[in-house]
Amino acid sequence: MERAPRLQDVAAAAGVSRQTVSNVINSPGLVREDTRERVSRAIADLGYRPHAAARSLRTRRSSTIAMHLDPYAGGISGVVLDRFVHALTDLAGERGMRVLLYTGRDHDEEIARLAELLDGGEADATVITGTFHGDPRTRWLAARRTPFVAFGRPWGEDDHHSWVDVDGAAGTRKATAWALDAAGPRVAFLGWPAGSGTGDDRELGWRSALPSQAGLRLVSEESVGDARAVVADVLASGAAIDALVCASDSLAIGAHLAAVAAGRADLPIVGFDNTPAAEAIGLSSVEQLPEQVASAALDLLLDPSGSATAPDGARHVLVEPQLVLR
Amino acid sequence: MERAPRLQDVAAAAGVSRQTVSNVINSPGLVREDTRERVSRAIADLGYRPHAAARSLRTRRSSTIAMHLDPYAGGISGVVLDRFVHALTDLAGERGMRVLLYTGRDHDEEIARLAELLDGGEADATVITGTFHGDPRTRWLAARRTPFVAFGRPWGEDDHHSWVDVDGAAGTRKATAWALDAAGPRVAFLGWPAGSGTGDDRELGWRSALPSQAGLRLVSEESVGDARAVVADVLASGAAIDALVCASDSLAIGAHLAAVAAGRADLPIVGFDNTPAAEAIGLSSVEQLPEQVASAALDLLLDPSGSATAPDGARHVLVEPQLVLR
DNA sequence: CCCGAGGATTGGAACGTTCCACTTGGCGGT
DNA sequence: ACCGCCAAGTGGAACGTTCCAATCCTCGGG
Repeated sequence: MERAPRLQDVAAAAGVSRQTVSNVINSPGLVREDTRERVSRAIADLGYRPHAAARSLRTRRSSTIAMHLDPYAGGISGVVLDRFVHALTDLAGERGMRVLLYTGRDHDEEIARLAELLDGGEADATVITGTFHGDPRTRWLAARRTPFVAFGRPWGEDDHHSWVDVDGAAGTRKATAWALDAAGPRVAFLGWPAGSGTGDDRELGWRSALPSQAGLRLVSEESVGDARAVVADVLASGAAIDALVCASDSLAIGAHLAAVAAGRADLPIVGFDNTPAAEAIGLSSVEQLPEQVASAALDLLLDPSGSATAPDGARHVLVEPQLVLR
Repeated sequence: MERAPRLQDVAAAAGVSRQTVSNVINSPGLVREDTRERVSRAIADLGYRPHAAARSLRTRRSSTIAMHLDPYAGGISGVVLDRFVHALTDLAGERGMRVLLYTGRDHDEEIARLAELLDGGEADATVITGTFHGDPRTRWLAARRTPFVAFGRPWGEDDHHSWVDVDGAAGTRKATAWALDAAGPRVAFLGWPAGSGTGDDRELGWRSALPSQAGLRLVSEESVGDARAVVADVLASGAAIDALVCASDSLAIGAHLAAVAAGRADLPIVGFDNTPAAEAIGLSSVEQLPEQVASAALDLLLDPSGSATAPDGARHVLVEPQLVLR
């Protein structure tokens, strides 16, 4: 087994200096056409691959994005994040970036782990998810001047950083508009208790699509069982409902089960997240398009040259979700 | 903003040489008690963090495990892999290893991407999933002598590498035994067309648990709709079934929908994978315990010293799944 | 024919760590 | 008193790349 070829070996084979080979790889524009071709051929012949650690040591850049992986929630969600991670890895790869994972049971541990990665030069940017008002992570990252972008709005005034999010209100608005058209005027909403930014946003979309700006609003915890009980009660009480828009697929599934049990299997129900579970049961749902979120996140994170950019200008992107009818 | 402290700075602060500080970090046993404490204090005071690239350049090790991320299948599965990745990242972190993701649309592209990472020294081991008989990846990896472990059996005689898998047969055996006991002797099986290692394995478990080694076997593609149709037909034909064991949660959900529609909502059905969808609907399922798989995979991949080990001895682990009743 | 400008190329130095061969100091045995 | 041994610690060299300042070459203008 031979030692792996180095820049020096390529240089010797092509009859040029180390630096010229380096230029062919990193700044082809500086090298004359014929030289460039000769060097390229030598690279291919020898099967040369740059050594990432040596490059990283010299340039002080790792071309790596650190991404926190949430503990498995056990709930019905997670698919959105899953697709987001996949798309992020794929698109980052196309831009010459890698995605490195890390975990942490709570935000403090998450920060500690991330600090290791950043200080050790293993990552030079990060993507965080599930931000909330007063999130310690965003403050910490901004203070360090580490390039980062959040998947999720800060839900407060402190949005002094870049983020990408899905326009939940637009999603429920679309769902409600469809329900009004297809089923009738009495479109109810099944959401979570007030106070969560995401939930309030999704409720807002429903309300704004109603002609009267008022309608029946049901509340349930994020659980199939609870949602089922709530909807069963309402249906038993004889309330007149033409359709139901829900804040999540879990809620939608609970509602669906209640509707079937009450002999109203035909009640139009729209969920949120377009999880495989909703697909399996045949429920309509609002699709978050995580691939678009990932693409936008990279646009905010990387400057045109391809390297991670300091978080000077806080920029935002709202991705418009899509209604999937079944 | 100060420059980050180097080994040299710590050495000066503690009044020792670079190498001694290095030893405190990497081989504490070589350093005398009092010296070690003095150096440790200096490290803490200065907030020193080793620079990963420099270490990696010198040692020729990256302490990084590359993991391929499958394209989002769109199906109901994926959760198992999701939990596996999370557990792998978590446990690897405890052993001083990182997990780096990569993608590839097909096996050739997957190999090409992996070659970049390995040749560039960005990763020194890998975990692959979804192996099959004659898989080009295992051959390639073995030829390179890259440490790796597969999540999934090779399903052939060519198992000259380490792997971890879930004992599907044991899972369906447990499910069948429970059904025989709780419902009655006529336990049917709903599986995929013969020929897939995983599917045949799961069928085997069911068959081996039946007293007569024979029973009603239904076949469906991996889709809720198809499964529903198949089961609806069988129920309409008046076949006597006491319970149904399925090769996946998708199939189980289809079966469940058919059973409810046929007025047999009480028919005991057991799925496989214990996905959130099964949980949401309240179906029993066989749980794969991906955390245990991840733990076993790391045991096979890393030698006791914590560094990735060459794939000399091919070792295997079969994790026994767990029946979750609902 | 010489000069200056700028494109193309070069080679020494540096990034921060660990390897390796070496020195120092203390201790037990002869 | 000397030797050999081992634990503890040292400092030069090397890992493979890019930065940087300097040199070489080519060509057009005076």
